[in-house]
Parts: sequence; C-alpha cells; structure tokens
Amino acid sequence: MGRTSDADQRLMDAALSLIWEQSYGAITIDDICRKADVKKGSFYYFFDSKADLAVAALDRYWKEQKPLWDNQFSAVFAPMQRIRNHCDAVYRQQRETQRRTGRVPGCPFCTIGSEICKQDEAIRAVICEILDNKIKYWESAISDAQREGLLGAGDVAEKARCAGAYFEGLMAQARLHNDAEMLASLGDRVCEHILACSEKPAKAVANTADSPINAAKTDNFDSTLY
Amino acid sequence: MGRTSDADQRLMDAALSLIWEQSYGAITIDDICRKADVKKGSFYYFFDSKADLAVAALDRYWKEQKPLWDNQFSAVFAPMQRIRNHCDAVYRQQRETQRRTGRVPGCPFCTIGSEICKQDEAIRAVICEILDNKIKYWESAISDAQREGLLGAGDVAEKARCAGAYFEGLMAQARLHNDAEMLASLGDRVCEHILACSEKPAKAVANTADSPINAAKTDNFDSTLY
DNA sequence: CACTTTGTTGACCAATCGGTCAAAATCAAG
DNA sequence: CTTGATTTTGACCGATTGGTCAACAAAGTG
Repeated sequence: MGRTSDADQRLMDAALSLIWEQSYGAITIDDICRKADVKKGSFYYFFDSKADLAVAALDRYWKEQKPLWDNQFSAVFAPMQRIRNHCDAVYRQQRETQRRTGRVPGCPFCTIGSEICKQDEAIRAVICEILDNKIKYWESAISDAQREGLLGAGDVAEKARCAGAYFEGLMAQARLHNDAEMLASLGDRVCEHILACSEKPAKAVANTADSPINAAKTDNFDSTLY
Repeated sequence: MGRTSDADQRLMDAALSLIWEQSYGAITIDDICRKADVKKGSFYYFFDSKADLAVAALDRYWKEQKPLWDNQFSAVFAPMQRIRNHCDAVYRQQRETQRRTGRVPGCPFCTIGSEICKQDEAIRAVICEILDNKIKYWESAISDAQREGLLGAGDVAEKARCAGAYFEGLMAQARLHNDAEMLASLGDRVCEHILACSEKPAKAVANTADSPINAAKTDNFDSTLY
C-alpha cells in the first residue's frame, strides 16, 4: 500500500538535535528540513507545524529513553543506587556530548519546557508529562529506601519533586557554564540531598522576623518592576 | 545638547517583559518596537541588535535588583534569615506576577540563559556574571552561618552553588507548571537543604556496584542518541 | 498489467524579518 | 534666535519566513 518513508523519523532526529544544540525558538522549519534533507512539502505532509513536530519528537525521545531508565532504576539495585545509576549515566552522557559537539546540552525536557511553556500548551503538556513520569522513578526508589530504613519518613512525592528540582537545577547550571564536570558529583549531591533532607535539621531555620526593625524593613524587599 | 529621549529605556522595558512573558527566540525586533511605541529606525539608533538590547536590559535589571538583594541579605539579619528573606520576597513576587498576568515567570536569568547560552555568547556571559554575583550573597550568608556555628564546615562556594541550583530548579518547576504555590515553602526547602547537607549523611550513599550482575548491566545505561 | 495508496518535489505565495537611510524634528546651550 | 548635536520618522530593501499546491514518482495489490 503505497511507498514507504523514514522522512518523518529524520525530521524528528533533526528537530531534536537542532533544538538541543540551539533552542526551539532559534530554529526554523527550513533549518530542520535542510538538516533532515527533506523538502518542505514533505514536512507538511507529515506534520502540521514546528510545534507538532516537536511534540512528536519529544514523545518519541521519551519512549526511547524509557528502557534505559527502567534499567537504571531496576529493582535489582539498592534504592539509592538506582538514583546514582541514573545520575552517573546522565553525567557520562553529558560529558560525551560535550566531547563530541563542544556543548553540554543539559536536560532537553527542562530546557525546552522552560523556553516555550508560555507559548505552546501542547509542548508544555507533553514535557510536564515526561518529567512527571521521571519523578515517579524517584518516588519509587525513595519509597523503597524508606521501607528499608535508609531514610526517615516523610512525603515521598514531595521528596521526589524536590530532588528532581535539585537535579534539574544542577543540569541547567552545567548547560549555562558549558561544563560537564560540574556534574561529576551529581549522584553524590542528589543522594546526599535526599538522605540529608529526610532528617529534621536540629537548629531552627529562622523566619522569626527577630526584631521590629527587620520586620519594618521587609517592605522594601519586593521588586515592583514586573 | 540635542534632544533627549527615554526610548532606549522603553525598549529595555518592553524587551524584558516580552522575553519574560514569552521567550527570547519567540519575539522579534518589530514586536519590541511595537510594545515600546518606538520606530525601528530609533531602535537601531540605540542598539545594534536584539542581542545587544537584551544584554543592556538584563544588565539594567540586575542593577535595579541589587539594592533589593542588598536589603534582603543585610548583615542585620541572622545568616539563614537572609536567605529566607530573599526566598520569601521571590515567592511573593512570583505569586503577585501570576495574579496580575496569569503567568509564573520563574527566574528570568536562568530561563533566558538556558535558552540562548548556545547561541549568543554576550548574553550568556552577562547572565553568568549576574548569577555568579547572586551566589556571592549566598556564600556570605553561609559563611556567616558557619562562623556562628549554625552550620557544619565545608566548602562554602560549593555549598552556595548547590543551594543556588536547588533554588533555580524549584523556580523552573514553578514556571513549567505555572503554579506559584509550588514556591510557598521555597525558603523552608532551601534553608533545610543548606543546613541538612552540611552534616555528612550517616548511611553510605551506595555506589558500591554491589554485584557482578549489576556491574555488567551498566553497559546499557547510556543513551547513544546524541 | 493497471490501479490505488503513499510519499516527493519544486515552484510559488504573501507576510514578515532584520537592517538601512536621508530627511525632518526637537531640544540645550551659547 | 541661531546653531549644532541628538533623536525621530517612514519609506525602502533583499532575504527569509511559514505555508500551499498540482504534478509527479514509487511501491503494494489484484
């Protein structure tokens, strides 16, 4: 039934790597077509728009990553080792990409999501879904760690969300500074965070607004610019 | 000598708010001119390019923020209270912006930086400088906290960097989910992180590659896509 | 073989893009 | 009021943008 094609796959490849190397807003449909060696007519045969392609490409990428994540977070590993597996793999991947392309890509989901979450709801939604799915791995590992007594009690979902934020923050830092070595201790840092933050810190964390002077001063804290 | 103008200021205002609401790549010089009510000829009288304007606007914004930060991190506050001051102010600002515009902006520096750090070195550099400056406030507070015995010893710069990454990660999360309430406990979380991570966690954090089976499996951990 | 389905091509379009320019308008200082 | 520096304007340019289309090419099917 008709001729076959992998042009759609090549378009997704091109889009993903271009977005990765530059940004979503910086690349055009022409750019993607040029890189994929596909004419624009064919582009519109497969996709409605750049956003439509991006959604498809991100979704496919997530489906490709899933087996890797399943492996890293396999139940055969000790709970915290799973998180470490993932962090170490990410570090190696970032380092390798830097070696090959000169660029530390950071987390593609977080980067693209942060860029276009105010413009394209479809892309935002798919990225939210992917990142939420990823957090589930963390939740599972943290929950198992709690059950094994490695970790104090506490809201698993909240712990996982915060650990994920920490992970993404460190990734963004590495991307911005274009230095994969900032992720060399990614696993140490994240595991340390999860373990340490499970115990209530002994010392009070302040927020006592200790003196009337200070209380008064807080009026000047907020920016009125935006 | 000659006529005066605030068109350059209006252009910076427009650029910053448009970038904030959308993204750097999504807006054009025409967009900025329209919003600022400035003709394109005038744009090129003041600035060489969109990137040139962005650098100027970000630099001005940072200079405007500095007094606020100086106030929040004033030495009259207890060390950890300074960080809490900042986090609370940021939370209020994000909540207020969401109320007014329907959008949680997140950290403009981190968002823009993550977007264009692979494309425009000038913008990347100014954002790096601003964020590095911000980290200095944290370093100072953490150092004071150590001196007062509120915190265990350890590399101050590294602690501040990691706390900053955590902060930025939580901000990015709030932006992506467009939910300022995810930052309601920003101060708690960040302070908790700083305090908790100063003590070496009791339990081993794994990375023992405990069995040959696991060790063998790590071959499949890395993605080969990029 | 013919027929149908599926994919490809390149020409084409209007709109918008970044960028230029000479002329006109405005203002501060002498 | 002049003068000279500064700012504004709007017309203009070529290149590129996203998007369309009818004609064409390749493959599977009967």
